[in-house]
Amino acid sequence: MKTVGKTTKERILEATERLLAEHGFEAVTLRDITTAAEVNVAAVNYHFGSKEKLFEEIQCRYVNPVNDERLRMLELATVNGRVAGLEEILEAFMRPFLFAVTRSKMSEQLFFKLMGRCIIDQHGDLPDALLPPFKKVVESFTAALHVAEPDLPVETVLWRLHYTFGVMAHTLLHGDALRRLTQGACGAPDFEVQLQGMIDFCHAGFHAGKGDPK
Amino acid sequence: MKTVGKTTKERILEATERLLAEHGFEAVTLRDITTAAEVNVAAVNYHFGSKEKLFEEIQCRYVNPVNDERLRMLELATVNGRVAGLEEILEAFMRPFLFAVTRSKMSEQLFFKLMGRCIIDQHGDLPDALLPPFKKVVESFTAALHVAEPDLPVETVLWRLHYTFGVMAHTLLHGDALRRLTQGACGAPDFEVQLQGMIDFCHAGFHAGKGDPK
DNA sequence: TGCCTTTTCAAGCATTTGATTGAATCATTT
DNA sequence: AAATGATTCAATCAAATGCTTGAAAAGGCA
Repeated sequence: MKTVGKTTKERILEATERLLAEHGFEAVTLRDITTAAEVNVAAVNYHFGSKEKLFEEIQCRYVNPVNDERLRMLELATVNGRVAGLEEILEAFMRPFLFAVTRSKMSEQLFFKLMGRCIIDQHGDLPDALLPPFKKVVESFTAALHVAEPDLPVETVLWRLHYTFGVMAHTLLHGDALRRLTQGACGAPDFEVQLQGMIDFCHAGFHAGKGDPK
Repeated sequence: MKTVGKTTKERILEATERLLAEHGFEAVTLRDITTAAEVNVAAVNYHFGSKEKLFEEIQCRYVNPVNDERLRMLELATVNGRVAGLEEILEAFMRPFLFAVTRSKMSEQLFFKLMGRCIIDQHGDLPDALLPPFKKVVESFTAALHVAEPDLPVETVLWRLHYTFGVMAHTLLHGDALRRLTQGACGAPDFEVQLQGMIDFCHAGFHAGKGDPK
């Protein structure tokens, strides 16, 4: 049982990812996991040490790559001292989620929910391995935004980045709820289109106050 | 013990509101509540029937008034067939939270967190007493927005209202986290100012695509 | 094959969970 | 005061929780 079938560890990871996406970090129990993964109850503790460490591993597995890719894209946009445009910066902030989905074997929909959970359930209480990269992202993007929009006070930049976070997190986690609520009136979600919609909204939002946009 | 001191029921409600705001709907246990409220474990079931019913009562207590006030403000803005402006509509959508805070004895900060929890923890799984009013709000505001911005496809209006939801929910729930993360760099939050900041951002966001806002 | 390590498993552990019980206490009315 | 109904309380329940155990099974290598 080496190449054929899936490792116990893999089975646990995949089941947990799905359960976390569907029900959130507070609601998933050890037995939910082992039942879904069809492994013994002891397997989680044997392979990961504890339930919490398993959760941390899943978060690191996907959130850190997203933050890395954000910084990479931002750096690419500001190479050689070039001033990155607002839209570029926002794209560097949001697109990495689209990129990271390929690392998992989940559906886009479920993966985005998992990312939304990571942002919202864990906000303000990030595991040690996630906090420093996250702070770096906030710092770098705040700085870049400040260069791109020198007229905006730093305070305003911070709040608007916060709003952007809200748009993104809510869409990741509850994008499907809108479709359910409106009974499909807001159509099939091409995620590329969805991303552009969020960027457009936040881009315009960042320019608020710069004369009547009408 | 009628007029002096607080009823057991009140003590439970107040403790639960605070705990829900701080830790979310999934994390608060019956014993957390009865310990904080300094009442017997059986009191919750005696006065509310069950833990879940207590949670529902708290949600109805505050969320329904907010939705009512939203509809009232929207109606006021469209009285006699007048076309409400985008900004008015957004204000009718968001200001009611500021209004509802007076109903509770919590601090603004804590009350907003509670509202954020109601939106985010419970999204997509609202209790029966909350779903119909909520649907009415989404319908009415979508309709009003469509009148205010007839150029925008309904699909776009729905998504941008969804984004607005995200901005609001994230700020209600995690507005304090931003202050913590930036070590106070984004200043003391006058909530009136905060509200205007969100309205400005979303207002501009709704106008995205209407020519370069620069 | 025999030996050793790694992995799996059923059973069980202590604790916590939401909820219930019946007796005791309190409040109100007669 | 007596009677009645509402409330509080300690004790307890069954179920669920995260985690551990020691033995069995599987895998790797001489």
